[in-house]
Amino acid sequence: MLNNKHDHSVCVETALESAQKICEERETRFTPLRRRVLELVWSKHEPITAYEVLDMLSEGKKRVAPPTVYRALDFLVEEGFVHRIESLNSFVGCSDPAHKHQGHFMICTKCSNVTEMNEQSLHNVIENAAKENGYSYENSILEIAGVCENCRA
Amino acid sequence: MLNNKHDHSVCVETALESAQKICEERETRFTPLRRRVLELVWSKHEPITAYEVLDMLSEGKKRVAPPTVYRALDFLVEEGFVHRIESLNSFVGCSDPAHKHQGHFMICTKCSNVTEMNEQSLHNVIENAAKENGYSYENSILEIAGVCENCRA
DNA sequence: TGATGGCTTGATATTTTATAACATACAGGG
DNA sequence: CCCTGTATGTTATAAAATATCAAGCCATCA
Ligand SMILES: [Zn+2]
Ligand SMILES: [Zn+2]
Ligand SMILES: [Zn+2]
Ligand SMILES: [Zn+2]
Repeated sequence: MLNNKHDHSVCVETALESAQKICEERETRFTPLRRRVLELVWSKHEPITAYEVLDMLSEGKKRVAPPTVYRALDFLVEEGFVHRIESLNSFVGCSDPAHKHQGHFMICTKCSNVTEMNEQSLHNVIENAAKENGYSYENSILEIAGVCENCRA
Repeated sequence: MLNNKHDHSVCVETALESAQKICEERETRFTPLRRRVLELVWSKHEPITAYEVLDMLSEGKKRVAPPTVYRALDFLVEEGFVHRIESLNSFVGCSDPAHKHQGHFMICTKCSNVTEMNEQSLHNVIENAAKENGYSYENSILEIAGVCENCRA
């Protein structure tokens, strides 16, 4: 994923097809707008802001308004196709949309690439920490900043 | 800390005195404004927004401008007296300002109380996760949403 | 067929959060 | 006192998000 040399169009295609399939299963509506916004979020492996999506979405056509983008993003986040990165006010495509989950991320401070960690063990540790502090667990965000392997090489 | 019955003025006093002492050690300037903003952040155990601080700071006197508050908050966060809660765009007093660290939090979705977790083990797990994913570790945010003991009782 | 109701998108305005840029004040060292 | 660096004041604006109401679309059913 962090390898710059991969054929990224494959990532995008896979994400779109998965989303399509999951929406059919869940009987939710994968409209052209939502599809297009998901495609734009996946246009890179870096987080993208709502307003960047808005600009890209507006290219050529009449400029769309913020609610159009935010509503589509809300849907995609709700369905688990996209995660929001709180520390960056940004969004990134989920690497495992088939299983709804909380996103736990590594963020490279040099190249801005993001790696999603889908480790159950990490999730367990977090959920236990909640219980040990007397809280019921609802959800969590974990965003780790560091420098990725590529950038240190 | 989550116990509503504690004498909160003690929390505030302790926080202000600690900050004063630490600033003397570090030879940084704990100005009246910074002191006042820290006091306001500590006015409750819930996260507080910059604009709430701004409103409280402005009571009576001429209204202060946003940069005044943000600069004071930047200083307090920098010194480790206050943590920023990314998922709420808010700030909360640090429970252990003597040792600079990353804030890891539990946030009650019912009463908005926040509990800071100062567990080294949790920190170690997170730092290891970074290394296992090929990242160097710089810092991290962990914000867990759930319902606190009080609110479930 | 065409009325109905629910969801989706469009459009306008505004709110909330945060920063840029430049001016003034103020403390400490010469 | 003057100089210098830090802190604060002031004005303006940028960036991020939401409230509200209108219009479009589509499936269902009278
Ligand atoms: Zn994911
Ligand atoms: Zn990198
Ligand atoms: Zn702390
Ligand atoms: Zn609670």
